[in-house]
Amino acid sequence: MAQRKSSNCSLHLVNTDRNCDACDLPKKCIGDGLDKDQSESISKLIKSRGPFQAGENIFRMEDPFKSIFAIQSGSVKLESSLDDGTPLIHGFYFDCELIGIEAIGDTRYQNDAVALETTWICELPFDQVESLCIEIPKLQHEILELLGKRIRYTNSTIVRGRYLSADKRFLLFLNDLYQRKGKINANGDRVVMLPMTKGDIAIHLGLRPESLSRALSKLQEEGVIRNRAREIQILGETQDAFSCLWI
Amino acid sequence: MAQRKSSNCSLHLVNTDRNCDACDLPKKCIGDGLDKDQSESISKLIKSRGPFQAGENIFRMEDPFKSIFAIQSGSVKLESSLDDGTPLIHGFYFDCELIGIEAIGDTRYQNDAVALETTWICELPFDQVESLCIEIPKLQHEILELLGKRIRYTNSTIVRGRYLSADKRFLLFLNDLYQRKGKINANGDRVVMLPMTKGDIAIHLGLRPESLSRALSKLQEEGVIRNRAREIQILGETQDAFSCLWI
DNA sequence: CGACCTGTTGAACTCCGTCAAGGCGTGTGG
DNA sequence: CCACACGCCTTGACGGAGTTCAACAGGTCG
Repeated sequence: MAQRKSSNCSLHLVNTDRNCDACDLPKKCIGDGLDKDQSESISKLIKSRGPFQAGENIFRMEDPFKSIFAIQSGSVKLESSLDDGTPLIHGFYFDCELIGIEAIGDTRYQNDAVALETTWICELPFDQVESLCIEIPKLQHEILELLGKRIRYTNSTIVRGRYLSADKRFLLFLNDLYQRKGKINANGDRVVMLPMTKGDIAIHLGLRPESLSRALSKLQEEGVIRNRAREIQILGETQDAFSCLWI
Repeated sequence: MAQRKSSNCSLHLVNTDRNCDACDLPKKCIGDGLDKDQSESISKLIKSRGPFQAGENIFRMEDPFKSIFAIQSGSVKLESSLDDGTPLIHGFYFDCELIGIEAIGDTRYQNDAVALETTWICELPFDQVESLCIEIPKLQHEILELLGKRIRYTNSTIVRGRYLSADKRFLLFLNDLYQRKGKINANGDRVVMLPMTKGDIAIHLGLRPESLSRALSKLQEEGVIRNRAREIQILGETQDAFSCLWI
């Protein structure tokens, strides 16, 4: 499970530090491993924002891109829509992850960022981050790394998921979610809490809500998961549940 | 059509400079708009590689990530495979576009880069690019912009494409290809040459070759395209062909 | 020439989307 | 407190788009 003393809790790191909720120093979300002066330079840039209530926008598509945002606590979905209004959900992001980076190099954000629950955010004005990168090569490297990770993340989820059936697609999603957000509860069960609706998950996976619902029922019948309202429990050995993904 | 005097021919720019084949200065692919000294600094990093023949690898998944590559001429596909061997094609890249950037921040490349025809490449050792970014903030900005564009490109093609039928998915692909590589031939026809097989296109679109073939036949019947062996001709007004994508 | 690769076409099947109905939990108002 | 509405999820039946399997056409290259 999560290594609580992980030295890095940046986006999509598998063993993210779950203590981040409690971490008073936002620097842990970015710029970790820097010396004191450098960390302070970053801290000076940060503007704390929140709380955002469920359904509130952190930024909108139309907004000019100025900042990237580190989620301090809570969870966020990035959504947009096709020209005919069909909703798209590009991803779900949790504490110690960065959003807004997909707009880097553009004038506007590409999607709406909507809080899924009460959420606190750190705003990082990107032009200042860029300037600081010149002074702190390590920070430049970290930002480049984050962007690279985001590209790879899309490739390993969306691109890969296209070739999978509905239930495997969900398992791929669940596997990722478990790595980032999974917990072992009081009974020793491996569970993932879902701050988003199943409808949102369906959209994100490119499925209809009915199709996802059927996939979940099927996986429950097969004894792979237990499908609760806002929680998925992973039955058997974790590697069993996800084994079909790595045949 | 292509603006031949375009000041920028970096990845996914809509009006890419088609003269790049003939451009003797690789700097046009990256670091454009820099002063003479800065351009020279970049030129010093570049190692020219090639020619790669069709089917030859420019890099492989297992290779340690050291460099990004600018395509000087020719075309390249990025491919990997699922654990069961199912092939995935992440994209096709042409002259003046960058490959390998999806590995930034990782130790290895994420996919194989395979030449589709005789191809010349400029290799840019990435640690040196990173160092140079510290000295040339404009270059840092350009690299960040390129990475951001790559994320957005995936969102606007793969993610969007998931919600489209086979024929519309192909039209979305064709529209992109026409922007990047389209030409008007001697007869005044709008055509796109295809360096890749239709099988490769199908894989890239998440379809079976048979399904793509049927979609192409259907689009030809409807008078939208003319489906040739290694060339697609766009019939009617260009906006007609692609209008269904922007309803 | 025949082997091979690529692309096309046909027929049967499968999975997911669509439409429709209903269940469940929550919140609101009488 | 119950009635009701509402959002979210589930289930069923049906249809359609894409897959699968198979056969074959056309081009290229030995």
